[in-house]
Amino acid sequence: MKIDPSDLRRVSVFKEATDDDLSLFVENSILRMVEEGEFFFFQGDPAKYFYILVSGKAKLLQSNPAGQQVNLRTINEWQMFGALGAVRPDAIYPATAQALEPCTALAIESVFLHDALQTRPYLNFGLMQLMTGYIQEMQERYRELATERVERRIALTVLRLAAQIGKRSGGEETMVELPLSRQDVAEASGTTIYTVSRVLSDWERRGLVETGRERVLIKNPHGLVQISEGLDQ
Amino acid sequence: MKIDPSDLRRVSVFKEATDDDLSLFVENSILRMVEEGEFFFFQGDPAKYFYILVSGKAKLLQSNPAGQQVNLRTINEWQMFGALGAVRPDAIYPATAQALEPCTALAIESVFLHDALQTRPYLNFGLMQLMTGYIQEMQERYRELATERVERRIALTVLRLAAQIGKRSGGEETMVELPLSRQDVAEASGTTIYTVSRVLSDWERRGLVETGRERVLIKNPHGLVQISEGLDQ
DNA sequence: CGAACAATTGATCCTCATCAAACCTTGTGG
DNA sequence: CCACAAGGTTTGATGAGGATCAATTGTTCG
Repeated sequence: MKIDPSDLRRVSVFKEATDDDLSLFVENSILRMVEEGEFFFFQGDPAKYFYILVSGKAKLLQSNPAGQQVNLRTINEWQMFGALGAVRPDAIYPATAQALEPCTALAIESVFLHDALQTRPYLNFGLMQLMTGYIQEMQERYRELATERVERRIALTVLRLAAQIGKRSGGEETMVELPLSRQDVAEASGTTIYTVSRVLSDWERRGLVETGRERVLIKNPHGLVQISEGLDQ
Repeated sequence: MKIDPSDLRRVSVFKEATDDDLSLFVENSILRMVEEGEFFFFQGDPAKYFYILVSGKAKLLQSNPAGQQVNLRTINEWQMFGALGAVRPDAIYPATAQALEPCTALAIESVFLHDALQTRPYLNFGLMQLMTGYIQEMQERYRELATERVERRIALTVLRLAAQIGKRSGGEETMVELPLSRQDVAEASGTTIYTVSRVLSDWERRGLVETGRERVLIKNPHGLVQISEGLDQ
């Protein structure tokens, strides 16, 4: 499999890159395949590479000392991850990256990006925009976890995941398909698989979603938005 | 009151700035005084200025639609805040900034920083380091909120706040003084004033802290670390 | 001294985690 | 192609951890 450098322009940070720059990045990359459930890197490892997901879906997660996990971010095609290491040369990954499906990704040395940042202002801005986005998302999710009830949090989480990795499904409807297990949703919303299962079953009874093994199909996004805002019932 | 430009070097982003740059920033700044409890800006306002706190302490908070608040960050002297607006010209503040004590701060137009970033690589790196720090802190706090019990979370919060805004107190001891109400601690740890009060009273009985009105004195930081790691009892 | 506000403490209740057991789906090997 | 294993999902029963409420006490400041 060969990567066309111009494909890299689908990565937000490279939107305004020159053709030469794109080629340079591709030439300095390694293509890595990762099986479903396997890992790109672990929390605590030296952040030697950053990645650009070419195909598949992945998640960033963090574990506490007892081994409980939370999902910090879900990664779709043409998104960068593991790039915080480009800022400090001695950085370690603050999270673990795991494939949700069979994945292929470009791995590029962090120092390469670090050096490129010195001479290419557009990269700085792109990376900062990405970072401000993460900061805002994490702040929102933190507030939600601190102040909202589970059902709302699950609704907010499912809607967010739909926007990030959802596949439009079934005709011109606004139905969105998510390849996520109850476990994944629980880790992303800060609850347990039992509660996620109960809530999804309830939503299914009300015709909002359709569920299956490692699958959630959103049939009525607007209904979920109402739940997330506490406007239902 | 007059600001000596070289004082700005205490701001992490300006650590490696030239004297000329520092003077330029000071010349383009306005000195704002904000009374205790008053606000620098509100969540949702256009992010026209960013701030450098010169004296006092402040906090960044976010409210949900019902008005419940969470504390996102606590700000000490010579820290920047409200700077996310420098990345996107049309940004709005994602959080509200409120003074915990009487404060003075330099207000500088976001576009000024935005323009300066174009020509001064050291600013880009400084700002990115700051941002990666926030991202990592928010990720950690999110995980803690999702997986840890209240007492541990309060211990982690108090220790973090001590590192960020604590004043060393009482001789050469490792005692640290925090000018925070139960409300502040509750908002920072995602719980209620009642629970914070109960936990602090318990710690006081055990000789770990001393409490007062809008005041927490940490007498035994190591004991709190043990609690935060679940090693007590 | 009194008003305003912060903190404490007890009683109660509710949401959600936990546990256990059964059920369903998918893939594999005989 | 069926049977079975493995692992995901559902559902009920139970209980605990904290939130909530209410009343009191303590502190600060005009």
